[in-house]
Amino acid sequence: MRIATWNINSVRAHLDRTLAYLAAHEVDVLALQETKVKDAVFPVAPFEAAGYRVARHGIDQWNGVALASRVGLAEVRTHFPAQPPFAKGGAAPALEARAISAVCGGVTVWSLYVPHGRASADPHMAYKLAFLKALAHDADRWIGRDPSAQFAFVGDFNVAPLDSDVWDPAVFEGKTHTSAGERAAFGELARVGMREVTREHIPEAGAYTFWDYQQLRFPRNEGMRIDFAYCSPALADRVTGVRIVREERKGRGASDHVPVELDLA
DNA sequence: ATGACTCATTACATGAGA
Repeated sequence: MRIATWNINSVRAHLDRTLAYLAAHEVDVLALQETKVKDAVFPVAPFEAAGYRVARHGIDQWNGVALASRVGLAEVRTHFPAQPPFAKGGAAPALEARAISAVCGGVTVWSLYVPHGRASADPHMAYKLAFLKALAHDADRWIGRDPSAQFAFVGDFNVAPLDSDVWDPAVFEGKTHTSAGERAAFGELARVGMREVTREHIPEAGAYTFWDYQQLRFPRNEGMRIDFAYCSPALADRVTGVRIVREERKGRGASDHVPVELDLA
């Protein structure tokens, strides 16, 4: 079975590329982030025509996550139990559309869009750290309850865990994505037994998954590695290969992120 | 070899992204 994750940066704006990618890559389960679309307007039909069932979670034009699967789609959930809410612009705290899960081909796949953080002192940063810690909390419970559980947290984690995950660490000093706090929160998942399988299979430096649209970042290969796949121990043992599909950043109409694929035995 | 930001909005400027 092949699972892919992709921050698509609007599923409507990049629908044609998404469908072409699915057709070309024999993907069984595609986890999307930043779909930027409300549920009622999500383009479900084109995915169904391609043989996929869709579960989506979008509240407004921000965030938005989805799963497309051709190996079953059951027990859909639109947040994880400990997921923290965020108080947006003085409004009451509310859960955002940053997580969706379903059981696909016997694996519980979570498509996750971790909050960006915005700036080191911004309330969004505390939200980001709480989000990652809550994820680790739930993973810890699930592994404790059933050590053979097969689940994956895939998506845009918005953390560059190593200095080699960004083209120039100096650029990020005092900002987001590379701080000790963010890296510690990311590492909490490993501490509870989750295994980040993309690093296991692609340890090389410079294996980026994101390049900013601005300042010729892609042609200059000035990117960031921020899309990952944390698997439960039993699932991690089944991973036979991982690929970062760099070609998807080329040309017009590309997302600023590329797909990351996992092959399971 | 990829190219000088892009997306959505009861839009025509703004917020968000990283």
